[in-house]
Amino acid sequence: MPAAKLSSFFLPTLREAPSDADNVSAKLMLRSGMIRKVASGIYEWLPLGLRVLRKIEGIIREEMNAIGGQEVILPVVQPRALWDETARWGVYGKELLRLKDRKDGEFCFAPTAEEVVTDLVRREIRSWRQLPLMLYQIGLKFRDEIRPRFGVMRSREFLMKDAYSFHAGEEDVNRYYGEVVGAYKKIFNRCGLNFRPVEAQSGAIGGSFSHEFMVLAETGEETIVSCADPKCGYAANIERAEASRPEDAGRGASSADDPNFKKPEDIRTPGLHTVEEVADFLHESPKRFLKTQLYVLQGKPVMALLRGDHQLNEAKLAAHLGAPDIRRAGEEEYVKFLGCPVGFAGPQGHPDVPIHADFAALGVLNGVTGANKNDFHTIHINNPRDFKIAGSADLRMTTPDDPCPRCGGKIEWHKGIEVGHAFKLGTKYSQAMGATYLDKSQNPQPAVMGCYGIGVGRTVAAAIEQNHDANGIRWPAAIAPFHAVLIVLDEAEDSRVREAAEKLRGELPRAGLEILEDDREGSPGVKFKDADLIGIPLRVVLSKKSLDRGGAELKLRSAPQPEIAPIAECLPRSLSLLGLPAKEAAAITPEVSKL
RNA sequence: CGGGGCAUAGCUCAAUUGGCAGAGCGCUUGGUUCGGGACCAAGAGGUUCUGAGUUCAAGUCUCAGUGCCCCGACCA
Repeated sequence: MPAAKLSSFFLPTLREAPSDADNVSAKLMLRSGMIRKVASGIYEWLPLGLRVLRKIEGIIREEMNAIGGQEVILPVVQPRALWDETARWGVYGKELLRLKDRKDGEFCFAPTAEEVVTDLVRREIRSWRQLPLMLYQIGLKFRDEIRPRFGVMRSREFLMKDAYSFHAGEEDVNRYYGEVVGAYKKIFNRCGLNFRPVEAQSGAIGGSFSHEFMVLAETGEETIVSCADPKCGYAANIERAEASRPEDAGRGASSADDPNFKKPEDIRTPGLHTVEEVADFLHESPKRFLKTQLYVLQGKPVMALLRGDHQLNEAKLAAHLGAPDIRRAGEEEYVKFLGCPVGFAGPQGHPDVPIHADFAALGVLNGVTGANKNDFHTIHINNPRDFKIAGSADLRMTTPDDPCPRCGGKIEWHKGIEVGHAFKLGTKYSQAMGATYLDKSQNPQPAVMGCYGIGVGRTVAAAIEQNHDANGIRWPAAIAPFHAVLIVLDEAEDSRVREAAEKLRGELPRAGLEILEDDREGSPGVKFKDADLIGIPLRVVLSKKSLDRGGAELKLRSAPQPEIAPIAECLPRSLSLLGLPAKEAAAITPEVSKL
């Protein structure tokens, strides 16, 4: 492929970002002419941005194919009937964009494709001999997000790779799940990203069969915790991270007449609702507090009990209760079930309200808690003398003080952007939709499924969040829209430059190096600024000055200083600077090269 | 869905008490420049989001609508 000419390349760069761009990657993608916004959460991908998308797609395809994935295209407009079979038409809510055809038939714009792919498989798969089967697609999805933001990172229409695997039996899906996780690691490594696979919240199902792939970036929306010891390797989304169980939690089993128990006493605490306010007022540590949070499950109250300095993890409570549909009680419900306003509730005196305690709450001796009446708190409350516990579990958010739940070592906190997700589905969909195969003894069995997503557009944005500086983007070579930008100066007035330029134009693209030549009229400064902005990893400058110094100037976007290479050496030197062996450079982006 | 804000040239933004629609950047043409967003000159470019109202007069005030952004609960 010959070098692309910037003078005719559709690359509308902006000196200033549109004012509605709300994070670094969105600003840079808009400024560098990769994307434009059409409506809230809906974007156009321009040629430069598309090239990056295609590179990531190419890497994904190779790695998906390598583990036996087969690419398909599934419909974006899907009939209601399929979504009714799994009840998701009703469950999905407003995020599912619904539409009608001319005959009033109901459809939705696909946010994901479990129903459609399961339908396909149930119609075509008969025998265990046809399994396992892994189908994937890379296509646009639509989720009618309440609040789209951060450019393509949280948009309504987005490009996603979604993959679905079908297996004869639990064991096989477990094995294959590991292969997918391995493939995902390769994908994000090849993209040049610093990432972590973490255990993810898998709701009431539990287990470790949901992983998220997080690109580490300070601007990330997700918080992840990971063990500082790489040998341990524990890493989890904060929503799921296990909290340690304090040693004194065993106290929960002490008898009702423990000699250490002091006599309860009510204290007036007018207008003090929060643990912090009351702790200040009483000069007590929040660790001595018992904090209650009331939830409603099918119309009945459930109380969560925490130590005063801890935060409840709602998902853990839901999983512990085996009830995904719990909700927080409102003000009126506090009064109705506990007889006091929020902020003054305590666990004592509610024999009809089941109390589920976090392990850490079990260790609170002579605790402070609400008195169940307005403007009063009670001190010296003890379990089991003053209240009874229906169950105890890890119910809280982990804190920076918590040790690693696996090895007890130090835990690190990071911000991350979720770019991939792997999930073991089991037979949820195959059972609901009757996707069965005949096993070796002629018994019909529901296929066991896994599903695996990668946000392709989001990966582009995440790569920028992780790789940029004050001047613009700094693409990792493997996903850069071009490998190098060529800038020729003084060509009109210097025949040596002209000669060398012709040579470079002919030679550089030969080994598969993708070159963008900035052949626009204008001062060098403008070209340098734009080259930095769009983040091409290597800049090749040819000028009178560079020739006088012995050749052309090669400068990595990430390097402070350029180097001079003789014209004949420019190609091999460029490849080595980019870390791309000649063969690989040619092979790395077959998709893009054909564009 | 609740709370707040914004809407003027391609982009970023001005416009005093209600009184002629503006600047910088970008764009076009000519000229001078040419290694980090150069300079001079002349231009093009506007339904001031839409609709109604108040007024001699509305970008500005009122009402309604639309779009967008921010803060919270939902999410690849």
